Formats: sequence, structure tokens, C-alpha cells
Amino acid sequence: MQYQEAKEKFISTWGSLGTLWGINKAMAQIQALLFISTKPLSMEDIMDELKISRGNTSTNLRQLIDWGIVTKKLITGKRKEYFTTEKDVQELARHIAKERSRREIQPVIKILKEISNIKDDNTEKTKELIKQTKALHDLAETADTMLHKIINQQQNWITKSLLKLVK
Amino acid sequence: MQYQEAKEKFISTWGSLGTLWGINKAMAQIQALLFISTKPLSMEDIMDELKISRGNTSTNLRQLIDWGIVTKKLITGKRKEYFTTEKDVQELARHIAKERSRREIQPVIKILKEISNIKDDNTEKTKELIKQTKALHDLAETADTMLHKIINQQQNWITKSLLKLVK
DNA sequence: AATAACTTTCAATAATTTCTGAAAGTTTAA
DNA sequence: TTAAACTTTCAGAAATTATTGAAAGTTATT
Repeated sequence: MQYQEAKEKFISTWGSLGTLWGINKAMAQIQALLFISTKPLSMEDIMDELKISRGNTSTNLRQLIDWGIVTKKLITGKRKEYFTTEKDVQELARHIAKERSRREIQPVIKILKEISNIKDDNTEKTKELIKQTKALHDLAETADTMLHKIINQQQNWITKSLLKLVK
Repeated sequence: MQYQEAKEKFISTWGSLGTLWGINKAMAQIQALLFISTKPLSMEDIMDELKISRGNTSTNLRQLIDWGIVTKKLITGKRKEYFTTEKDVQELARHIAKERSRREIQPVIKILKEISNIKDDNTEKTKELIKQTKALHDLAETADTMLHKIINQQQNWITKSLLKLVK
């Protein structure tokens, strides 16, 4: 397998994986492209490379920026904006986990809590609803808390290493 | 909030969460319905409750069975097939994690390994591709292994194992 | 064996999501 | 201030995914 084939395979695999987990294909592919690029890329570069339209590129870059995994980079002497993605896989995983928790898990936890707090009218079906949503709530909350601890642990690890470097 | 409202909210929330994570809405809702039901339900029951067609119900029940989180239950004296879902949240989480790993993560790990093993032609871009896909491969493999260790624990996996991991 | 009770399959359709491309908007340079 | 360089927005088109419903298939009952 040569470079070009490997590159295409990586980008397309990443795109499919994204789709499977509810992430737009173009968004995943742009991130994949930046992830293996040796230098920041312009919108033009990305459009050419992935054969997608300007609008699509612009929209998905914005989303990646909102997710905190892509940043604009201004290159002095150039008008265009250039983009890079977080290159450290652990940082990348942290960002994604943190965002998905904030956007998707936390709101569900809140709703589960509400539901499990409805008044118990002592019917069997109400008891079951309360019991099951409570169990789900507890599971989600514990898993989410643990995930955050892991995430923050990584951060600490990184912070520590950086501090060591500086000292 | 009364029972009926709470029930509907739970089913619809579960459906939306599913969609967000790449799971078909009907599939998630059927599972949600069974999850809070006090007794096994027939296809008829599910169709009525969720207002979906027979075909849709049949297809999605099959998928849930394939995923190992719903089982057929034959009630003696009745012709119809009845369905139940795993009621234990931890077992449920185990099944889902195991299946998603097997179907989605493992194949990606395999591809990442292939890609990161391409011949190094000593160009900068090839070196970067190898480096980055290798890092991703290692992260995915570590995370997946960790997940498997967690899901293979028989009981109290969250409180015991995850805490250990974090410490 | 015939019929009734039930489930599965799948072509057609509907709903949803993504993508395009051009107009509108913004920023920089001269 | 004007024009060029670049980015964003968004209505319509295209692609993808989900859903229906009825025919075909299966299994149990008489």
C-alpha cells in the first residue's frame, strides 16, 4: 500500500466511523485530513482534497471549531485562513468526550432525574418506571463522572509533563 | 408530571439520544418501551403504543435481538410471540459496549494497524501518516481493552473497576 | 390438508440529512 | 473609497435513511 492509497483509506474509514456514531461524514473527513497533514490547510486545500463544496467545507469547519478540535491559524503574509486540528490523540479524545458529555449526556441525565422523581401513585407500572429510570440515571451519572475523572487525569498528566519541561 | 407524560418523555428522550449516537429511533424507542414495561409485550402492543407499522416493528425487534438486548418470550397458551429487554442496566450497558466494540471499533483498529504499517519512504508526509495512525491505533486499542476489562467484570463494575482505573 | 394466526420481507414512499453553488457579507490592500 | 480576496449563509437539489403496508412466508390448530 502506497501513501496515497493509505491516506484515502484513512480518510474514508474515519468518515464511516463518524457516520456510525452520529457524526457528519464531511466533518469527520476534514478532521482526518488535518490530522495527518504536515501543515495547516486552507479552505481551498480541503475542498480540493476531499472534493466537497465551499459551503460544506465552511459549515463543517465551523462545527469542528465549535467542538474545540480545530483551530484557525493565521499565516503572516497570507490573506487566507488556515486550519489545524489537535494533533495529540489524548487531547483529541478529551475534547470529544467532554463535548459529547456536555451536549448529549448531561441533558439526558437531567431528564432522567425529572422522570424518576414523579409522584409514586403505588401502581405497578409507575413503580417500574421510577425504578428503571432511576437505575439508568444512576448508571449514566456514575459513568459520566468517571469519564470526567479520566479526562481530567489526562489533563493533569499533560500539565505535569509540561511543567516538568518548563522547570 | 403524571405517569403517561413521564412515560412518553422517557421514550422520546431515549429515541433522540439513540439518533444522536447513530441508532435508529424506532429501535431505541422499542427498547425504551420494553425497559419500563411490567410484562412482555407482543408486536401488536408495541405497534399500538409507539404508533409504528408492523414492518418497522418486526425489523427493529430483529435488530434488538441481534444486538442481544431483547429476547423472545413464549407465553404458554398464546400463539403470539412476546418480547422483553434486559432489565438490568449494567448488563444492558455491557451488551451494548461489547457489540459496538465488535462491530465498529475492532474493524477500525484493524484498518489503522494496516495503514500504520505501510512502507516508510522517508518523506515527511508518510512519516506523519504513520505516526498519527499509529497513535490513534494505540489509543483505540488501549481504550477498547480497558472497556473489555470493565465489561467482563461480573458485578459492580462501575464502582469497583472504574474507581480502580482512576486511582 | 385446509385454514387461521401470526411474522417477515421488500418495493414504494416519506422523512430527514447532507451538500451545492451562488449571492451576500466581511476584511484587507492599494 | 474602491476593488479584490476571501468567508458565510441559505434555498433548493441530491443523497441517504427510515417507514409503510401488503404480499409472501411460516407455524399452529382443527
